[in-house]
Amino acid sequence: MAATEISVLSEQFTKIKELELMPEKGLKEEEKDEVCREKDHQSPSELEAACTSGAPQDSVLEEEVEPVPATSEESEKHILTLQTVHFTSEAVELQDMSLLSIQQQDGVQVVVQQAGPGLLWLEEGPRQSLQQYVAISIQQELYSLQEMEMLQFHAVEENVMVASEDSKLAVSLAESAGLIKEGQEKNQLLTERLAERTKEPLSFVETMSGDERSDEIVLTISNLNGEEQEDQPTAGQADVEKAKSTKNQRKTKGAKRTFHCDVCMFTSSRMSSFNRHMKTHTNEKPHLCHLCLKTFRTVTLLRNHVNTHTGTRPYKCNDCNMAFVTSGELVRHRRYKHTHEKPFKCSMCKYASVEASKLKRHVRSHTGERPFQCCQCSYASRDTYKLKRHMRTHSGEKPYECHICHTRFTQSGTMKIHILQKHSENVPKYQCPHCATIIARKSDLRVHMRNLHAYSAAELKCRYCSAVFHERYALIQHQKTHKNEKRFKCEHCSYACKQERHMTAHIRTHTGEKPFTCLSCNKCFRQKQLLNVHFRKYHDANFIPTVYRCCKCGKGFSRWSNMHRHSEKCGSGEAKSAASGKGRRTRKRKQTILREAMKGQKEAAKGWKEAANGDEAAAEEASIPKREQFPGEMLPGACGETTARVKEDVDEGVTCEIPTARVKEDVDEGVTCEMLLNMMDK
DNA sequence: GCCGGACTCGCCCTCTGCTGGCAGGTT
DNA sequence: AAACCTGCCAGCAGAGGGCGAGTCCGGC
Repeated sequence: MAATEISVLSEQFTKIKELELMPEKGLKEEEKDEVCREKDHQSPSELEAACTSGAPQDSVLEEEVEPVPATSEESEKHILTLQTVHFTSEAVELQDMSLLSIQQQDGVQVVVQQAGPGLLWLEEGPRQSLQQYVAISIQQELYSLQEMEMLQFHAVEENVMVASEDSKLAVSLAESAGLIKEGQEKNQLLTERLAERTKEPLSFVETMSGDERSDEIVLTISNLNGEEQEDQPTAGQADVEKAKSTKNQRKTKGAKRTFHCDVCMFTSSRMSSFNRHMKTHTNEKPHLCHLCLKTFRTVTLLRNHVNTHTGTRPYKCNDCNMAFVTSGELVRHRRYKHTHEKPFKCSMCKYASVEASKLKRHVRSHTGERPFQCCQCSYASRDTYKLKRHMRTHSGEKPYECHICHTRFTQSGTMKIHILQKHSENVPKYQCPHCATIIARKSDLRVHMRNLHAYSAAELKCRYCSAVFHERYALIQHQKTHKNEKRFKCEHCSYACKQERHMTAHIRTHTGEKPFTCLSCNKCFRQKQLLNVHFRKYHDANFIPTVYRCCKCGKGFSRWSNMHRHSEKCGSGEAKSAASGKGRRTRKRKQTILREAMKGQKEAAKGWKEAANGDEAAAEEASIPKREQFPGEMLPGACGETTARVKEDVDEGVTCEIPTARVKEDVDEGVTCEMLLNMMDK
């Protein structure tokens, strides 16, 4: 066998079963580990030599023996049960150790000692009790107990039957009892012999059963050479075929062995387990599901799989109606649903889970580990499903569709909320605990509370008074109390209004201020809009007023509202009289006035457009005070406000902002600003 | 060879919370 | 009309629960 393979196996040792029951508890685990470890001085070639000399080079084989009823013939036999031990790879100092204290059932202690570098031997210890199993750790590639064929340890005073688990290879090793009996004197002799052996580059195991040294069982452990370890292939790299060959080699050696996988750490005392394990290193899956053509290693796996096809669920929960294919699923289900047993506990918080994988996933929330990296962006997830969900943001996939409106969603939860709030009755609402607001979603309520009810360290000042608040909601509620106030009061008269711009214009009626001067005739006006109207009326040759004519009689009107009102009565005589009743002016004069009025309205409309485009100055200029302030004005005007402002003004009582005699007539006749706006739109 | 238990991976789900676009109302 | 406000809504991610299914191995 190649040295590299040996090195792989050098990591494998036997473990002492029920180690905690051993009497020498002072021997720490590390010390025990050191029992069979030693720097390996052997070379691969030397190993080869050792192998050819009869020592199996590939594995440690340990005997597992169980007590059986004593017979008279076997009355002096003891059973030693050996189990696999895995040692650390650190070098083991073997010079001064009483390595393993091994007790047998009924009290005979067998001490495994290292008598020199690379050497173990056994001696009988004082009678103890309780320990049923013993273990001997041997570095496997040098020698195996199985190679001794028969391995027994005599306990002089005990009568214990030995039997192997499978092949019942219990054989008397009465010859070996001498080793145990002869005590120090023998030990010393043995040590001397072993000292000689350890001069050899390769330590080996001798079992003297049946020869002149049959009174000794000397277990020689191999040296562990670091260089060899470096040459070790990893378990995953190991050659399965070599493992197989190892197995086959073992088969030829004896019926009772410990089988050690050359590919991984696996060891087993059972050939069947070993064989089964070795199949895990191959792709051999001979058991075919005829329903889906999937293959499995074992019949059991296949049967469980077929049950998933047939729906066979033999394991039924006693506390609910759930049933499962395997018992493990049932156990897990009961933990989740009924017992709430959570064996996997987080060391950093109180979290506990039913499954180890859940704890592993949870721990990532502490460590921040995000092992699942998105290949298209910087996002990384803590579990595979989140990454998969995230990938929809790149693919645009929306796998969830509302069955009612067929809207598609990226996440099922989003669709669920959609259906609940769009297509369901009795939709739950969330009432703000601090105000009367009711919000459809809890998360939005949280936003609401954060925006409106969160404490603000900065003072929130009322825009209308000196009040100060630290909560936005309280500020807003307070400011609403100012809403219907005519907060702007004239110092010179009883006039009051809601808007400062109105007051500014009003004040000029007291001061007589007329800051807007016509460049053509030096006439002054209180507002720029009035100036503009004047200019077009008297200085713009292109000004042509719009005339609205009655479709029945052809009579012209400067305003659509007047024409409309006339048209409804036209022909009945009522309209005619009404129209004639108002016509003191000559026909020519009326046409002139109408033309000017229409021009003024166009200008006003232009002023609105400017205001709409963000020219607040123009909009302000276009605003006209209440007609009562300009009783004698004969100039046409218009509402220089946005829709909202006009509405506001109307609400406020500014019923019309066109201070002309004709407009006055309109106002008297009930023509509102809105009607005027409609007319101007046309 | 079979069974049961432990372990693992994967999938799907729910609940939760934050974010930003949008629409309608207000200023 | 524009700016602003605010609820509505979909998108998206974090955390965790529950289950299906496969794998492996010890024990019988």
